[in-house]
Amino acid sequence: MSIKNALPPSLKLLLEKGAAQYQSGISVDCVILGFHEQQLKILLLKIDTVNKWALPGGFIKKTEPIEAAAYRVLQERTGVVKDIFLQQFHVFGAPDRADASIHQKRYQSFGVKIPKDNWLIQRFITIGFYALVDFDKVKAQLSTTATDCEWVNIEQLEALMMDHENIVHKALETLRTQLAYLPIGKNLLPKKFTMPELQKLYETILNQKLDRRNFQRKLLSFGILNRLTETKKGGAHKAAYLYTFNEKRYQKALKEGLYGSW
Amino acid sequence: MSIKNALPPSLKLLLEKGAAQYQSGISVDCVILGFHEQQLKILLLKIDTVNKWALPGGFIKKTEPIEAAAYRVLQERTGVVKDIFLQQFHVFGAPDRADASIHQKRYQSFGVKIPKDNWLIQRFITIGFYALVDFDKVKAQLSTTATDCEWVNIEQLEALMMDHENIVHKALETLRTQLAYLPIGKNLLPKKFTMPELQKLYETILNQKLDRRNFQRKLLSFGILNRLTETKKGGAHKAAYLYTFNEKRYQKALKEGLYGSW
DNA sequence: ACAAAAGTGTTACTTTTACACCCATGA
DNA sequence: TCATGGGTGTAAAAGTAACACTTTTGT
Repeated sequence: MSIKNALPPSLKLLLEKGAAQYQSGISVDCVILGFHEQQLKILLLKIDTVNKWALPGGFIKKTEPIEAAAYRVLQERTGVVKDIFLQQFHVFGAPDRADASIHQKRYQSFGVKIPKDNWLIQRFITIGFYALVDFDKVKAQLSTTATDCEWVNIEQLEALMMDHENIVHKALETLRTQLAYLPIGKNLLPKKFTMPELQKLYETILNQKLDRRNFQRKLLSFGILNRLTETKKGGAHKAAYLYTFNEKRYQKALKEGLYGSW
Repeated sequence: MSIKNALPPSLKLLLEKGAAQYQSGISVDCVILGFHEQQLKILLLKIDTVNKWALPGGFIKKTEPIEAAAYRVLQERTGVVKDIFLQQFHVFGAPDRADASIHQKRYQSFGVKIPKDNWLIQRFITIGFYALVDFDKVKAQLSTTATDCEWVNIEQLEALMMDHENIVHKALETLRTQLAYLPIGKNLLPKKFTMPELQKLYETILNQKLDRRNFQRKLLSFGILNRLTETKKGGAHKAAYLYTFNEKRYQKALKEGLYGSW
């Protein structure tokens, strides 16, 4: 037999007080996206008991708005508090989507068996949120149920827990169809960025090459960018101009949608 | 004192067995849309105890997919089984959105007081679905909690219960932004329809006039319509050609989105 | 015969696409 | 000095917008 550690207080509380504290049978899961080294990344937790990756998720307190629950999950995992774009995108409610054995394994690793009538052992409907955050601002934080918290390249998703792969795909699909209305530039990039960086972001999300000249013309035509006099030094070649978003115009333009073909 | 009728069995069951049968604290509400006499209509229930209109809604059985619950609600209210477009669009989860007094009034009208610890008296998070149905196929059906079930002109919404007005507006907003991907023609119109009818539908949803010639050219260019040799007689003037959708091409075109400006 | 709605084509304008050369920087 | 990526403009093509007259039908 393996040596069991004591059950952490937070897990004990969840088991005993969860039903009183949280809405029953409903959770939130967050698809947290960042952009780094020309790649879209997703923040995932490694669940050692099942040896799979999972989306950061949590429960909804009885008096808490659902957005607040998602925001809480996001903060706990990333430490980021500002410039977050967070939006619900779909509810996942297949009757068999929850897998109680995952909870069981977690508690078993501390020598505890969850009673069958405990609130954790039931169907859970989850509300999917996606978040766009500045990669550089994130300090990934472990949760009590995870052994690792990492940015994973979106192209290289390994085995995810339960239906989380499905949730990720739905998030990306939503991201693509809503692109024209989303502040991806502002939230996925640092404050100052270059035109090529912005283009790479769009290319990555759309998964296609774009013409540099046409891309620049279109973006500038929206009138949402300020070109700075500074340039980005340190690149191996000609220095690119830095830009910032014109906040007011950006928000206004997004309401209409950044139309046109990419 | 008013004379009380006996509590209907369905309401008694809901109170006593609801907690065992349904997911706790979660519901579905349906924004059911139809098109008639050049107007977008929404199917609403009149709740006499509060004298307000309400969206048809229901609970989710413990082993039922959430879409099935919405579909069940839709069928119970409309009798329609075929050619339905039904899709979730948003979750409404403000902690104070549910109003237990509405249930209380309903049961009070039968002389019954709901105990404070009953499952009905709690926060409810609701999943909003919208449905596009053929107005002519619908036979509006009363529910046990309503005294009237009617198509209401979308422009003339009166006082709605709880946050239902908000839900309707969010549905319409979603309808507009997703227009290019939605089979509004197929699901909101009868099988055979005229070009002016289709145009009126788009004009109504977009809330703007469109040029007849440009509209026709664009729609035909998608290659999703079959013109029939029949014409629509009985109109007071020149008979319009009837069209049907080319199912295969329509579905395929929708995946790409019916692009272009209207 | 007239009023009302349906059918149809062309032109100007706007947007999108395609494409090539020079420039700055670090190695 | 050279390799690499960044900056810039123009012309052809496609798509969109604007617009008027004729035809059919019922009254």
